[in-house]
Amino acid sequence: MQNNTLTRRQREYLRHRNEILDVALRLFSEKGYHNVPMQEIAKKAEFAIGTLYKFFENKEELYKALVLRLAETFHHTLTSVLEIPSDEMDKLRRFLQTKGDLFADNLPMIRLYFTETRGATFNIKAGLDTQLRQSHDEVLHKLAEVFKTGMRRKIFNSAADPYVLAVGLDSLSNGFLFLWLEKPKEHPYPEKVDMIMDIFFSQILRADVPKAKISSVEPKST
Amino acid sequence: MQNNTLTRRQREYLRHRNEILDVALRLFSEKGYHNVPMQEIAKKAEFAIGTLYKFFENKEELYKALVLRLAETFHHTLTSVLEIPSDEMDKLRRFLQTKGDLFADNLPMIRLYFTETRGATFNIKAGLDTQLRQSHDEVLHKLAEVFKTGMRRKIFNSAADPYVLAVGLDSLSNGFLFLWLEKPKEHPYPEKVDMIMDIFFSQILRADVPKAKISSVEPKST
Amino acid sequence: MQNNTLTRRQREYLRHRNEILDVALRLFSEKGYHNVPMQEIAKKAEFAIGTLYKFFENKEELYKALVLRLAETFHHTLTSVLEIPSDEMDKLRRFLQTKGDLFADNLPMIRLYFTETRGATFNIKAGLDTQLRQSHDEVLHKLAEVFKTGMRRKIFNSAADPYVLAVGLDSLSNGFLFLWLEKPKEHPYPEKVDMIMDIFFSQILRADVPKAKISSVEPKST
Amino acid sequence: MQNNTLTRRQREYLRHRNEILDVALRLFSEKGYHNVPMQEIAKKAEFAIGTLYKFFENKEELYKALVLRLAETFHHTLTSVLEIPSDEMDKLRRFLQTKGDLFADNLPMIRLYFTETRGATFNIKAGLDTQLRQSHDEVLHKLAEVFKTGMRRKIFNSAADPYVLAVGLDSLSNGFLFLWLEKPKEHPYPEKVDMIMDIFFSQILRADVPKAKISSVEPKST
DNA sequence: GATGAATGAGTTTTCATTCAT
DNA sequence: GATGAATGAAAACTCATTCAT
Repeated sequence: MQNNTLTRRQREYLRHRNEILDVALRLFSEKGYHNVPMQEIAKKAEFAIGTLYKFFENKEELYKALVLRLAETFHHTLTSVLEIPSDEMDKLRRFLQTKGDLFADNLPMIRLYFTETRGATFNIKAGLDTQLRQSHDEVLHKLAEVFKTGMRRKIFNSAADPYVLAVGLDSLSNGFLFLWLEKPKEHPYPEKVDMIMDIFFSQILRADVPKAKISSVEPKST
Repeated sequence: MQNNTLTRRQREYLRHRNEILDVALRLFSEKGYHNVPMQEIAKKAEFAIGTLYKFFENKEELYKALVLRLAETFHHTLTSVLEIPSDEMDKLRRFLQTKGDLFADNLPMIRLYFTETRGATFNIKAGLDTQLRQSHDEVLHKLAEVFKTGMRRKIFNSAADPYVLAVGLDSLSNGFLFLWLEKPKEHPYPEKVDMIMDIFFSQILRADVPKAKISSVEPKST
Repeated sequence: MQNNTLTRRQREYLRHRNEILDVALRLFSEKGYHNVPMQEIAKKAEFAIGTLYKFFENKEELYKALVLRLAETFHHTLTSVLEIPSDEMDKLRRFLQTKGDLFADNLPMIRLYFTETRGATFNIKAGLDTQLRQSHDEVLHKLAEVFKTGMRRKIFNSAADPYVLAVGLDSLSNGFLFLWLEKPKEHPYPEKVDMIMDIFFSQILRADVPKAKISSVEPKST
Repeated sequence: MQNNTLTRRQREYLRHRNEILDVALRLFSEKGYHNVPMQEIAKKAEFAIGTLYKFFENKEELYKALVLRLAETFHHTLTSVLEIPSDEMDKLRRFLQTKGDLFADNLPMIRLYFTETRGATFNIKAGLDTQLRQSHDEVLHKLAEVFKTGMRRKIFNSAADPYVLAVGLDSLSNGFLFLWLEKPKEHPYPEKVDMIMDIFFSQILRADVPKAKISSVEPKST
């Protein structure tokens, strides 16, 4: 065959496969996995039901393929952003902005991503959740890398675990993304990016903030 | 009978109802709503299937009752904590700690709570999500109240919207709670409470931190 | 005890039994046997479900008791009317009128009566249909008797089988009763009694009987 | 494919649909709608339960399809008979005979027809009863038309409302059809057709029409 | 006698999956 | 390869009946 190129057959195959995945994504994210019959996916994708089973062994495989494709998009986009060479602060800000863009562009996708990353509604067999978590974790590590470099470059205070900082920044942005979701007019995320940076950085940036008040801990009431 | 107390009948009724809810909670959080047949709940709760339908009109009502009971616990506990009179900083810290306790005590419950608050897997009809969101929002407002008082008392910098700060703190803690969930040994949440306070407060607390670097924004790439 | 009288207990018992039957009649005739749960009868009759089973061994027995009570009412009322001593023509006219009154007074009852006399929807076990048919047949024979007497008295032409004539008159009236049911304003049954007599009698009456007799209508007893 | 004909697929579809309807008719008329589980229809029709639901959305739709098919047969056959050009008296007699034939040919169908037209046992939703009534009413109007023409042609006395006469004749025949149903040996309906005509016509026919015409019977077309 | 909570067999309906065309 | 009619296991839900109080 053509070396390293796909035959027409193969290209068609992939196109069809992606068409099915697109329809499935939309439906799953709108109604949830269990509320979408294969019949509906087939009809909406304009394939016969039997054809779907040519592409995916069963409903769960279709689902897995879908979620993995999503994870890859997320992973790829966010990772790329962090690899664009620039100032650490810029990287982080751009990371936050890119998450916002991903949200805006892929709302259905997002719901699914979070549901399956966090939730327990659908017990994904065979470690799909593990794969997702891992993909997410890789992004976090990439983010931690930025903090680490920043510390080495003395931009950031090196007291804290970079990975923990990554988790903090990521979850802070999640909070405002969901706020955006719920109250889009009142709390547009793009405007919150600065806020997040504000909240996050004064402490981490080197400065002479009196720490006494902040960290005094009384015994926990369990 | 007992004045202003429940009759034995009523007490039995409530006990049975709660037994069913407990079993359902366990099963739903383990396997997800759609993967738990009513028959299984019935069997595990040691009631006949028909009896379940005496207590809850249908499966969805059972589910709603369950989630609402959970939401109430959350709402009540977190609200109470914020009402204990004390220093604003203490209130916030205690809030974070209490969330941790709730997580630890009600893990199955949590998964369900987050799945249904955030996710889209199971489209809850008739505004259950609205109720949940509202309940969550009330806690956030209560939290915002603390920030507001702190601002009035000049402890906190009053530049920011208190509600937004509440969202920020809450989501930051969520991030570390989930981290705890995933890597309990490496990242125990209780120890992260200080970290959260650290990250969160240097900026908000009045101080003479140079802000220039933080907030410089380049044009957003939409 | 009071001889030949019922004790209070017994009177109460019968009163309750009839209350249940009344409620059941209404519900069955409105919705049909299979669409009325025992629970509903119990609630509407203001008895506990268990109490119903004290009165009737099971749902079918309740149903049978009901239908038999109806049949008796029908049978008794129509038979009585035919026994009031008078002219044959008067008897027949009064029979037709009485059927109309029974219809007007007991519409739900009627539907049930006809359904179970004619229909096949609910396979009544143990010959309830036979009993009903028989009861109906007895009325028809009583009616036939009138024709027979009239023939003997030379008022009616004796060519035809009196029983067949009874069937004819009865079914003719049924037709107009149903017409009344469907179009009460346009086709009130009471006004159709003469019509029925008209249609029915010119042939059967001996040619020399004055037609005046046929159509003379006495004031209707509403 | 075959021009203006059905494809094999379509023909198979209709054949299967009719097979299901036939089985359902038999079972419903034998035991009544509520006493026939879908499973039984499926098994007797030699289809899987799911297949039934491909043809009919639910049990009630299956039932409706069935009753409507019956009503159409009735409507079509009786209407056709009344359109065969001939003497009014012949038309009416042939109408009565045809009803007898329909009864004889479709006894199970009949029971169902009458049960659901008249009874209240099964509360047919969404105007099936209205459709049935209307279909029946159309036949009655067609029959009334015959009376009207006969009046114009001075064969019938024009004193009465033709529609009312139609109702009368129809219900009279119903009475004898049911008599036949109950006592087939003693009271065969075909022999009653003359009786019905006898009863019905002496009054309606103008006095000067030779009575001979009334009872002359041509050979029945079975 | 009266009660009504509890029962569970039986019903309708859905939907993932197969396979002959 | 593609099709979609057919399958039937499994789920939600109903309701006649029982029985401990």
